[in-house]
Amino acid sequence: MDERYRPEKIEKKWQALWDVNEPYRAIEDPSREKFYLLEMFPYPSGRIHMGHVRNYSIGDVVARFKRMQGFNVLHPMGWDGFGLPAENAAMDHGTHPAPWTFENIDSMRVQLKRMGLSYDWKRELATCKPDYYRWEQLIFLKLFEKGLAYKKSSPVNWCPSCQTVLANEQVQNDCCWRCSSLVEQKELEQWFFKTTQYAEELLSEIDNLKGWPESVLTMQRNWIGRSKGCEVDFALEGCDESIRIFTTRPDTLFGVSFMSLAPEHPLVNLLTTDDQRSKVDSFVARIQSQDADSRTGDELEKEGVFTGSYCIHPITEERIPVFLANFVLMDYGTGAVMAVPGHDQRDFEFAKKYDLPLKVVIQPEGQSLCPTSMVEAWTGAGTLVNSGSFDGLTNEEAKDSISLDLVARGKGESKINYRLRDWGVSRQRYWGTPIPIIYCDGCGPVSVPEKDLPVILPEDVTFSREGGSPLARVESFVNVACPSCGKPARRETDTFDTFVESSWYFARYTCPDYEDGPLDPAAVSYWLPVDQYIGGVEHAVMHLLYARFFTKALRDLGMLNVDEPFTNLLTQGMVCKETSSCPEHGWLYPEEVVNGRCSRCDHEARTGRTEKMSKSKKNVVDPNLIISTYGADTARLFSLFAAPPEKDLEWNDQAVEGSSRFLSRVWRVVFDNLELILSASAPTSAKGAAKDLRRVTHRTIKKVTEDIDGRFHFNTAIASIMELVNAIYALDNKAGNAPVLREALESVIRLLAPFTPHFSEELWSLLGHEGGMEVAGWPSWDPAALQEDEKLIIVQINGKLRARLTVALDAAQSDVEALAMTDENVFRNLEGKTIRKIIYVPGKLLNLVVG
RNA sequence: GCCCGGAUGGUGGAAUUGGUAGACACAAGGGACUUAAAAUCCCUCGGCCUUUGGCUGUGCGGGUUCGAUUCCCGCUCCGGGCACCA
Repeated sequence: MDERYRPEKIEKKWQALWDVNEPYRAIEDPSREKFYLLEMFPYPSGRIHMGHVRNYSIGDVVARFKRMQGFNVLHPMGWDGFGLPAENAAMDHGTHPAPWTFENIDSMRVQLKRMGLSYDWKRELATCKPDYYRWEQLIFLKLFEKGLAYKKSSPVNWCPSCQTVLANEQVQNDCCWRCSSLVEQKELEQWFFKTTQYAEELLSEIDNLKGWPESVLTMQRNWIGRSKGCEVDFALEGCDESIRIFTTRPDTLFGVSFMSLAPEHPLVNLLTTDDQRSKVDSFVARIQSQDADSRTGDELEKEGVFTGSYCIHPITEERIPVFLANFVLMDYGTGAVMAVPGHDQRDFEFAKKYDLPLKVVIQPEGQSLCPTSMVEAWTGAGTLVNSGSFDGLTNEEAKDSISLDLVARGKGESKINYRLRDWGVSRQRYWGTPIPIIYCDGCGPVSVPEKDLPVILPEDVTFSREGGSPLARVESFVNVACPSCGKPARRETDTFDTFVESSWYFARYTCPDYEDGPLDPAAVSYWLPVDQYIGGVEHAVMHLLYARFFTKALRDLGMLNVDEPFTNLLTQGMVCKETSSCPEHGWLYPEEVVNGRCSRCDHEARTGRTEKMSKSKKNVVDPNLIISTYGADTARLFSLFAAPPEKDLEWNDQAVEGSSRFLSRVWRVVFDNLELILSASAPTSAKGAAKDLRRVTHRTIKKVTEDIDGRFHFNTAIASIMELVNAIYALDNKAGNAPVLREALESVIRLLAPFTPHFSEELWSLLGHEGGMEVAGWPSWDPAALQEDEKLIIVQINGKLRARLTVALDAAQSDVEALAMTDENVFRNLEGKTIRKIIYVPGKLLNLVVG
């Protein structure tokens, strides 16, 4: 045994053994209880970052812990291979996305292996390989057959100069990020998945996701946004048409003073009178040229235009002017809103701006609203007024009564609406899964026959800054015979949103080599659902909702037999660091800042906000540097010790040292006592200091077990192991207490195994054990050893700490009270006062209330 | 703007069910060992005061309670997500 802890030597040795022996291979075995542990897979950027180190260290602790507890653990890893950065690299450096991505995958795999993560590498998959995306294409065709995938027109951000579609992140202040031209909106025919078909189930199943953080469930509920309301028809004056609106507030029906329609509403043309036409046309044109971001963005100024037409109130038969308004969206409800300025803030602002009438129809209790003096809409509860026969009802009662009345008159119906929209999956990009559709002039959109799958992404493409879709320029790809009639036809040149790949990869991991379909029924039914999913909180809504949707859709296609993909979810916080920038060179990497100055031009570096570590802001710390300096075990230990997983972690270089020092400390105490330990027997009975150490050992086993299992508080688990090590150092007569010392040290090694696997394996084998940590198993605690000899009682007077008493285990309240009275400090604080009340928490606290 | 979080010493954090605020570390200061350095070990470490004790203190202002970092109401600032959702 080396006198000093040498991580580089130990880690290399064990990683080589794991490569050969494959101890983390997962094989289906119905006789054993399975545990499927999954971390969100990475985009292969080429280098791991601290967020990965944190995410995968957390996952590996749980995987190794569960394995030591005897579970059959599936712990896979793969690559979210498609995405925009590969195409940007192609344009910036002339490298092709495919080799760029695969080289990145190779170098990231090396980095992950250096961290000693216990993956079953035989199940590795990359979504950008045809053997993965061919099955995604098949799933798409099945969804298309079932009507769960369909096409419709939808706007995109368009850069007229680059001749290309821009992602939201590529639009900066309404301008293209590359050429700064003004971004336009362009309507394109795009593919959608019918997520709304599952809206009700996606919502109701949330109640069964007991293992998810409540905050994520709330965000999902709000995203789906079920609202109960009523659709109402307002007849148009002078023609047979009517406008159908959706409202969640039928109780305010008598307060309607105008109508607001989306500028895209199909009735706009019919409604516009000749004298208003020029105003309406210019308004519609202006609104439609706005990009989606600014139309839905911050503090949109409420604007509108009068169409010149009127409609008729369904009950009072009043004339109501019809406006177009920029804040009304065609996608939600019916694209038309009844405007009630007295009780809706947007309508209030609109009415003030255009000097439209305001009527109060709900009076809150204890207040009297006055239409002329109101400064904002009253959106709360109250009693109906000015509402004909409904006056006097509470507004909640009125919602039902007025709905029923409208239904009876044939002028409305109750309706559930969802905020959730269908998922647009078309992307005008090269580096993605080709959508397996062929367009034929005669037959329309035709599915690529299953036998012709996969539609392989051609590799002989050229990238240029001139833009346009590279795929559309590949004649050999685009031109194809129609599978239906055989005439010349054209392939779809859009590819899928990369969220599609990540919506089902967790299922493919159970059978990555299966060739008879997307999913092997036997493997899927053994492993799914994922027992524990771990990833960044930034995916709380979209990725997780899409994966839930896919699970339900695949179930209904008969490919899966679970309703939900992830039983338990842990959302880790982000790794943050302050940003630095130079007026000349922009964002600076930490190593480019020397003594507070830019290393290139000597300008003073500006320290910016603390933000999530990201390549674009350059506020990143390279984990490779930490691994090569201190070793993977230290890097892992530190990232887990620094903060509990769900919290954001602000990076601090200095603290890493302490984790490294701790491991050296453990190593040294084993080295110093090696002979003693090797010759020691199991502890039988212990007394005095030995008994105390034994109590600490078993208390630590209990604490670490409970902290890891379900609570995921690895920082406190590690802290308590540190306390045990401190107690071992403090044990005086080590030679005379060898059995207890041995038990304590072997517990430390086993408890550390999930955190620092190389370190623990090495020490465990040096202590003469064979078969490694999985054979050793997770230690259990002896309740008898936890037993204290005495207990500590806190004495308070009026809630303030006045004394600490150590009493016998069986001391009664009266004993504690009597002892407290003899305490000098208690006595002094009671002088001249009367005890009014005594509060006693058995075994913990005595509070004397005096006055 | 909407939704979801967060704020505790110089720093990261702990306090699991309303019951000792600051566990465990980092940094800093002091000491031991050493020719010296590294490594290691020991001590101090929220603030204030009249220091075997007292007051005060968990972003700010209120409240409930014998007792609040913890529960309730109202703010401020910071982080994340977003599709103005009628």
